[in-house]
Amino acid sequence: MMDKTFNPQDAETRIYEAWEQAGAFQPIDDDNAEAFSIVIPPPNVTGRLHIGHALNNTLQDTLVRYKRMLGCSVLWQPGTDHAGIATQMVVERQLSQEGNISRRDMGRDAFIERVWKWKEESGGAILQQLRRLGASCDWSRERFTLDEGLSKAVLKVFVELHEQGLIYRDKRLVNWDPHFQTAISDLEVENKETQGHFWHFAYPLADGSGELVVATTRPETVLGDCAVAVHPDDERYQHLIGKMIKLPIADVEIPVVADEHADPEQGTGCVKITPAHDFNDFEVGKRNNLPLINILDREARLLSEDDGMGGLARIPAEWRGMDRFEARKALVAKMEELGFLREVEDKTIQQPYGDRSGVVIEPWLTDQWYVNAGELAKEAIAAVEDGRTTFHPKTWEKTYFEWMRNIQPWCVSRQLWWGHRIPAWYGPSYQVEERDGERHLALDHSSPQTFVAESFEDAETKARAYYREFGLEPEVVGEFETAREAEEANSAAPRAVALWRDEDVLDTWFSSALWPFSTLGWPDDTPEVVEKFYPTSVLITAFDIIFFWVARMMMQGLHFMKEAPFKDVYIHALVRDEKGQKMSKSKGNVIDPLELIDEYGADAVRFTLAAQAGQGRDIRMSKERVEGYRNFGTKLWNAARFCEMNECVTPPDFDPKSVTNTVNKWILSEAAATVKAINAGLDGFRFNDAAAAAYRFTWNVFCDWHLELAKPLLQGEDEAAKAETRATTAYVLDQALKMLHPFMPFVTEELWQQTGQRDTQLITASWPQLDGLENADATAEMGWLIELITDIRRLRSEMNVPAGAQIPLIAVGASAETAARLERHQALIQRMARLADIGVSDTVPPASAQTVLGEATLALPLEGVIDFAAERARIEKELSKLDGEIMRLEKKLGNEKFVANAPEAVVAEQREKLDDYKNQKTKMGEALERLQGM
RNA sequence: GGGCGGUUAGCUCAGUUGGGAGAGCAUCUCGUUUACACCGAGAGGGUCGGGGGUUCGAGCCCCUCACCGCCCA
Repeated sequence: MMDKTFNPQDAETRIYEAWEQAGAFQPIDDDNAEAFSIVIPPPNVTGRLHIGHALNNTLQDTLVRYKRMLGCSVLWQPGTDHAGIATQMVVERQLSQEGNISRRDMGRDAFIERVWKWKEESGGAILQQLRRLGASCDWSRERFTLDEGLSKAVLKVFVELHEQGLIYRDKRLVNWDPHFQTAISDLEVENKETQGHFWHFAYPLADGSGELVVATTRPETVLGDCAVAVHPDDERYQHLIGKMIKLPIADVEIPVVADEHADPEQGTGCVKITPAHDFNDFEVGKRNNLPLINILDREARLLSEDDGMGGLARIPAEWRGMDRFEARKALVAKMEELGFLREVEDKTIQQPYGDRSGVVIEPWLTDQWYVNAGELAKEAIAAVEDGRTTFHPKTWEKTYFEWMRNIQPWCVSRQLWWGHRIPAWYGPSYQVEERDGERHLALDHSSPQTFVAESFEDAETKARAYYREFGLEPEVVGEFETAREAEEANSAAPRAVALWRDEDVLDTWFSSALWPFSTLGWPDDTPEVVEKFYPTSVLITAFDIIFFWVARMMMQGLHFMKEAPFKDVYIHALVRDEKGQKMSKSKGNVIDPLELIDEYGADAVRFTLAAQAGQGRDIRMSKERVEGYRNFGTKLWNAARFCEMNECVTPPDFDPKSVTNTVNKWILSEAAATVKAINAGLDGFRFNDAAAAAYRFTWNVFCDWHLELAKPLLQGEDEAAKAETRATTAYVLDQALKMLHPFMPFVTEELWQQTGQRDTQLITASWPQLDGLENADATAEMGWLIELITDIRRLRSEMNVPAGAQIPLIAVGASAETAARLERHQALIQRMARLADIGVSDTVPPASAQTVLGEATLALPLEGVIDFAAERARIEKELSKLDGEIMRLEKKLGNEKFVANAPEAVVAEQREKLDDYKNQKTKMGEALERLQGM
């Protein structure tokens, strides 16, 4: 005897291990099997499973299990990414908690060793957590972005893009995070509304002829001003264009320039231009040939050392090294003291913050490596335009296009240690000098020569070739960590050339962009694996990662593999709390999926997520909902328990097409229709539709009706009917387990094992194929039966007939077919409607409650029980409803234009309905008449 | 300021070529009939945000307004 409920805690681990041991997660080795592959969006190696991961992976697993059962050779490729900043943060925090020395004191090699140690010990915990969810990834192929193979792919891609001119070094403004002291992507910058000020400063004209007033939200940048701009059409300031201004404090002269960036409506219409500290001003500076004057160091303090750009001289000696926010106060105070402060306005400003560090981001001028994303984007845009890749829902393509068409150069270097070190080496350049009429060659370390190569050996070869051009064969030594070390080595050995390696690492997303093919082994490994599983079938991810990841995979995949990395991209929603708030630690409204799994089981959590995964909407998560789907699992469990108690088993030679009993034909037909609906749902990424179809079939069709209808057959005397019903019921239960498996893998697998001798686990069993079992006749007859039973139950309830009372039913005006159906299903009807007897008559017995089903009037004689007034009121209400419907339809059908324009089928349907309502109205009218005076 | 999405039953949401408004939860009534009270039977509840238009016909298509949310500047 089975337990009364499923116990997830006991079963889940056991079942999961059994699947893994059986090798069920690995693709089947069959060349005829269609390949189906998904790469997991690699979670950060520092990550912990949150509800968004749970949704994302539930959907992937659902699809993967479905395709696996369909017989595809399925690869779900798992792994993690190295999460440059996040991981470095974790380990640095650990170091400081342990009271250890900082990363910089520790040195690069020791620190990286320490991070690897952390990774081995506690990295990738999220992958263990995914197992709790039931994720059927092929763990034997797990990858990490810093793996040897993936690193090799990164090197190859970097070097090739460099050779093609698509990666280059440039000096531009970047988003600089002064806390981590690295460049970050503009996608990692969060703009937040902040209460700030608008300071109005007067700038005197150099010729003493007056002043103009500029306003700024960042007064400290005054020291870096290189011009004041006015709009070229602004008549107020025409006479100022070309004049010089004496910049207060910095004590330099800067010009007034004409540039359209100046907005005549904004403030005074004069705007200060600080090209080295503002993205817009940088562009203005380029247009007007302004110098770039930097005033901040890497920690966002006012310069204390000369950076070669001339900013230091502008900074008063006592301010050098001052923090940027202190500098702001100091500057404002000084301007006020000098009499240049005209006004302070409160102003709401958009302030950029680093999403990891939380500090204000500083636009800062640095040398960085850039990918020419604009070039790579062309093909990535085309691939979506021409449908090689399709987004679901399609509306996300707009977002993709919008970003792709306005894409900026992608800064890929990061001033971190944890990551793929940039494969670029530098050596001194040779400068040819003409001196005393002779050619002299000199080593120049300040403008080094760059050698990009996959290895130091290759870089060395390139270096030799470079120096050979000058007719020299110096000894090349290296690789040094920094330019300074190399220069020292060089001066110690003047005949040698020392190379040093770029200190920076690549943006983590640079390696993530290669994920769909680097994980498959590219550029090495077995080509058949790459060919079989690339391009991948579908990518499932959340919208907030379209720019970061999807777009970049498209670019790199198309460039290096010549094919888009996935045919379909399914974008799912964000999971919010039950009030619709975004979950966050600071709000304390985070729902931990692991706690939910502990409490309700993984199946319930998965089903909740899948059932709510409607396209284009956020999901609200609440415990009540999970509980409801846990109950659904219990319902299924008890249906199986019922089958066990009634000895339902499917004989080996059972042929569902051969069943004869209407009840059995019907449930098979319903099952077949459900499989179709689930297929359509999953094929179209409508997970909620698929889940709803499976849910409804299991609970509202199989349990509510089939099992109840089967009871009299299973407990009756007709041995043939009993055997057929047992076989059919067991068979349909099996189909239900299969249909539900992608959504609820654990409970279905457990039931599969407990309810029969199986030659395979459910995870690798075949997906239901029930074509040909649809049966319109059985559907019609059972539809009638269900309506009949429901009608009688409603009458009983409305007439307050005691639940236990057995009363007779008289059918009046029944057709031969109805009479035959009544007789055929008499036992069923009596049992389910709690009837004493069923009779057919020409006349309605007195004191009956009545209703109409088709051509027949159903009468329940309720002598002594019936409340005539209540029954009359009930029928009158029915009649008025019918009148409403009839009026509506008559009006519609009376409209010539409708009859002329609407499709024939629609018109015919309306006529049928009208006839039906009229018939009901007649019958109900007669019923009412019979009650008059009683 | 630009773009995208949303507004349907008390709550959360489905509603795919425009043709009788649905589900789950909640509420109310009844019920322990040997699968299941994590259950069963039944009921109530919506001018589909407002306005206008197209159409024989609009929750669905178009315009407009209001409110909410997200992304980008």
